[in-house]
Amino acid sequence: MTLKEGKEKFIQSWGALGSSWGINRTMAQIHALLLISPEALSAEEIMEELQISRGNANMNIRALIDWGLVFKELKPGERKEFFVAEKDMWEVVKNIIIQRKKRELEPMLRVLDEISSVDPESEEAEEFVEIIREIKLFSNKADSTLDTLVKSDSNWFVGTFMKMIK
Amino acid sequence: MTLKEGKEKFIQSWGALGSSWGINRTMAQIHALLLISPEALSAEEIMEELQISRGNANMNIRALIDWGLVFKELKPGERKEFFVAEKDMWEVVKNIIIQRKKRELEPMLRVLDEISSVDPESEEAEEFVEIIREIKLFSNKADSTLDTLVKSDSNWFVGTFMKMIK
DNA sequence: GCGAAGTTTCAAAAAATACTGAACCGACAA
DNA sequence: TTGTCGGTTCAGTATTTTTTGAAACTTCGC
Repeated sequence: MTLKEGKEKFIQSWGALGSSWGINRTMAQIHALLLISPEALSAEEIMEELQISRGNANMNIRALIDWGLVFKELKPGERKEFFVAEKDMWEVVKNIIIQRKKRELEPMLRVLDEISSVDPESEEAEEFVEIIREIKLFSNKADSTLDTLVKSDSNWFVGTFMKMIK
Repeated sequence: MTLKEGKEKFIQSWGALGSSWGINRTMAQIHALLLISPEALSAEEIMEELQISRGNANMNIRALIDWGLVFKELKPGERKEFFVAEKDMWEVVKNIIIQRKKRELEPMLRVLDEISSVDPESEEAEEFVEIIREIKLFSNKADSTLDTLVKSDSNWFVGTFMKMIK
């Protein structure tokens, strides 16, 4: 396989993966492109490589920076902005966990709290509150487990953890 | 908050959560409805409750069964099919991990393998292969960690694990 | 075999989401 | 002050995804 084919295949597949994760195809492709790029790239270069418009590139780069997956890099003398990806996969996963926890798990916890206040004025209502209580319990545990996970370091994750639970 | 409001809010929120997870809104809503339903429901009842068409209900119920999140229940005497949700959240999460691993992580591992065969005939190609190698290493670790996680039981997950890593 | 009750399929329509391109903004140099 | 280079925004358009609804199919009792 040639380098060109390999790069294309990677960008392609990473894009597809992203889209089953609520991340849009282009955003994931930009991330893929930067991941495999030893040098920082400018918006122009990204547009060129992926054949996308300036607006599209700009919006998705912004979003990647928001997620902590890409950083802006200013080269001395150059007016243009350049971009590099976080290359450490454990950092990438950690950032995704942090962001999704904040955007999804935490709001859900708040909703579950509100819902628990349903008046238990019937058999049915009591059953409902009980089911919600269980979901809340589980979610809280997931929440703190993720917190701990995010604080732990990569070596722990890939090394000790696996042996410990075997 | 009344029972009706509570149920609606839960179905609503679970639906929204689903849609940021590559699961479509309706599928997540059906799942939510079944989760909080002490009794098995028929397709008719689901259609009625969520105001959706027969085709939509059928397709999404099938998909939920595929994911192992919902089971068909046949009541003696009745010709209709009824559906119940898996209520144990740990089982729900486990099934989602199993399915997504199969659908997303495993294909990506295969792609990474193919890509590693890029000829290292230039500096750039060597760097590329090296980055891919790192991603592959990480993905393999994630793969086996998830395998182990899925084999472990709920109590372990929520109890021991957290204390161990603190 | 026929009709009733229920399920499945899928082409077409609707809705949601992403992308484009052009206008606009700001910083800088001439 | 003006022109250029880049970044940002966003209304309109294109694409993708989801939903509908009707027809086809299946199963069963008569």
